[in-house]
Amino acid sequence: MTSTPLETDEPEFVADYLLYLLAAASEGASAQFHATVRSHDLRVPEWRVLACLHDRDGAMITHLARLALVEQSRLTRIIAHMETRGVLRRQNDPDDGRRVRVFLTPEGQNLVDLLVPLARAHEKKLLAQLSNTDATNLKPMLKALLKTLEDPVAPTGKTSNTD
Amino acid sequence: MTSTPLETDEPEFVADYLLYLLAAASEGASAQFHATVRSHDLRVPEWRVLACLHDRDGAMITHLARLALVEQSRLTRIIAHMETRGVLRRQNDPDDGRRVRVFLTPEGQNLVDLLVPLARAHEKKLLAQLSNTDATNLKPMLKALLKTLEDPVAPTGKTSNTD
DNA sequence: TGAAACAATATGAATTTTCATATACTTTCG
DNA sequence: CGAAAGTATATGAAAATTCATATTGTTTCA
Repeated sequence: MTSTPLETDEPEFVADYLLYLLAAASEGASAQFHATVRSHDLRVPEWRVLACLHDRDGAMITHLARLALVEQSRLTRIIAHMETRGVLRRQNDPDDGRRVRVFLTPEGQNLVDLLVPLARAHEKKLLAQLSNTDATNLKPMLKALLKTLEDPVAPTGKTSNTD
Repeated sequence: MTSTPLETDEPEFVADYLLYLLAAASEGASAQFHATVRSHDLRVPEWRVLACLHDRDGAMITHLARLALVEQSRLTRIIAHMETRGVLRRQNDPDDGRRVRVFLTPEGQNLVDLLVPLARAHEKKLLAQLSNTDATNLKPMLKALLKTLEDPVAPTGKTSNTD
């Protein structure tokens, strides 16, 4: 039998491992902007909630949790904290007494109006440092990856994957 | 002056925001494998340490912390815990009394020998769900992004970025 | 109708994580 | 040499996070 020398052990596993690359890229790319976020007295998850409310003001907590990548019980406390601070307010859904809908206050809106453009500018800077092709392909590629993660698995291998 | 209708406000900010895509992709892609990790009684950062030791057995704590994307004081405790469990051992560096070098024990090596192939298989599966071009480009693209994050900023815009 | 199943949010308690700083050792250099 | 500056790790205490579950409200359906 032919030996399988590379199968189990190239020395450099981590540096070429997808999940590591994703985690490192995410952390690294976010680092600077997260500093900006903190300079506005917001923690990262709080900023994420604001960003989500920018898109979906009045969303319910469960929904926000999924969107903002935060666990529900944590989000409940984060929302409480942000309400105290005055950047958002909770409101019971009249149609379903279990639900709590979350809305930006004017002050919250101001924060969003300030930070979203900063986020966009920062993103622009990041992308500008990549080659043109990379800059245009990165986001679509990540979206494609996310898509495969949502979808169950795609029936059988036949269906495509051939570009 | 021509108005700038799209500049400040498309409704969908988050779903097209790079840092969100990166975070979501990282979380999502890791979710399944992290379940595997936990099924072996390891927390995610512990697995990361093992993976790093696979590449760099005998690394010092500070170095491992950077590599494994974990804060140093946390890593110190994680290492302590893993030592108790018997998967690694610490050893003072004879050349520099401040340093602690970390080595896999045989048991730790077994874990690594088990998990690294699982990680590779999982990665393979993930990539298989992408189109061919995406599958071949994703990792290189992430590496390119990481590179730009390490490098200061690249002197002036002239130098290239034109592919 | 009304009990069982379900869904959304909240909360207590344990665990994890961070932050600042202590400790121990090394290097630099006046 | 020996103080000052620097580096690596450890640790206490506060803060954040998770986990399991309670609470409250809604839907289903026998």
